[in-house]
Amino acid sequence: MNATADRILDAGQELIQTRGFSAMSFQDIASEVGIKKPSIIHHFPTKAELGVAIIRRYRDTFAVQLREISEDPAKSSWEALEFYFSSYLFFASTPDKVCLCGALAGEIPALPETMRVEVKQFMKAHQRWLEEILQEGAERGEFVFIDPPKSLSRVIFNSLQGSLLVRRSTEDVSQLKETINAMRKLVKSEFSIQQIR
Amino acid sequence: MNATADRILDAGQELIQTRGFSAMSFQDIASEVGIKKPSIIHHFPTKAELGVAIIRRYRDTFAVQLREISEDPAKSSWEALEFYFSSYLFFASTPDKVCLCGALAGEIPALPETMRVEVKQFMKAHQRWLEEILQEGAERGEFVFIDPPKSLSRVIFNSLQGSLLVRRSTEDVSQLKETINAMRKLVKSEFSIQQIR
DNA sequence: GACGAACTACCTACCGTTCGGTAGGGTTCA
DNA sequence: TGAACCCTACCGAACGGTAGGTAGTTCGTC
Repeated sequence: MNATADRILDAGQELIQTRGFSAMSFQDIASEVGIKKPSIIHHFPTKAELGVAIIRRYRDTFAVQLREISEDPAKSSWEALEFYFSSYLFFASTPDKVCLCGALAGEIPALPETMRVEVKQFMKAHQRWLEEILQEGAERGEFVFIDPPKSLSRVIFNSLQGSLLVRRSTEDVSQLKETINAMRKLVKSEFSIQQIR
Repeated sequence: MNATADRILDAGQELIQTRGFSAMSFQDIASEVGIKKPSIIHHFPTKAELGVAIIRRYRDTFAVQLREISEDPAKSSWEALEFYFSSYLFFASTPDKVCLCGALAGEIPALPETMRVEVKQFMKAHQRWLEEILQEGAERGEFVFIDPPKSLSRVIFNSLQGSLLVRRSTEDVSQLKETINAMRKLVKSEFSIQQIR
């Protein structure tokens, strides 16, 4: 993977995150990178292959970060969870960035099958990672919750993704922070008990 | 608004909810309705105007339902909230239907400004409606929560929207139900207290 | 009741543009 | 010398949208 190919992926990812896959064209990317359209196709023969490459790089980068966190024995489960939240807060600090796979979720049926597989794997991976963190945190006594970790992990993931997407329309940055607070409450119900009484 | 125009809106809405606005063409709608492309344009001169008409009809239909519920003095706040949840559960009962505005959220920057305004109003309206239900329920003692109703209403709306979108990729219907359960817990924290102890 | 004006609904044919993608040639560099 | 890279020039198809015209209905006026 050379420098130009990386810049193509960068520009493509940016365009998917802002405009969506269908509304993004080879020409858009070429203009952004400063090369001609056929040069894009030289690196990525079809739009579907380009899409897959963009998702896969995004997914792998994220996966490495998640693994580093969860394999660090010094890190508490709380710290791991807060790290995960922080990656969403980064998006919220930009004007209209959303998670790549969240952006693609709106047009799933229009995507090539190969891309759908990648998106699905991304979401499954994140939910599974969250599930492990929750499971571990519960065993350590850091978290207190009733539902199966699997269920709670999905709720957290879905809520974060939804908040990112909605925020872009309502132009209200605080929405994501509120959702994160609510998720903190869900994984540690004791906290809310102290608040109520 | 005549019958053909309505069928155009029906087909257009369906296509946005499945493929997205950018990936939907006049030709797609024409084929679905059984008329020719220029006839679509006869009713809706530009794609942007068609998009606005689709969102506005969707928004207004929803608004009427919400108003009916909240203005019925016999309905408890719980019933109103459950009614709102049920409209999302309907989506989940279909293979890949999502909320129209949720589908559009992924491609907001690519939409014409006139459509963006409509999407934003939809989301604001839903959050405001939820806020009123929460406020009322809290005053009646039906709900018990700490955060401002405004914050909680956004969390609920965002989480529901996110769950609808993610569900389509993971092909797992139960995800929305889990989110709804989590939201029930958030509006009535007492419930979780009894469960824990 | 008859008739023409005006209007709605829909059509065929076509506009310029952009789409994803192809063919083939020139340059760089190991 | 040959592979990697990027280019110009092009393709057929599809895009949003326009032009011009044809049925059929409505409606005011004689």
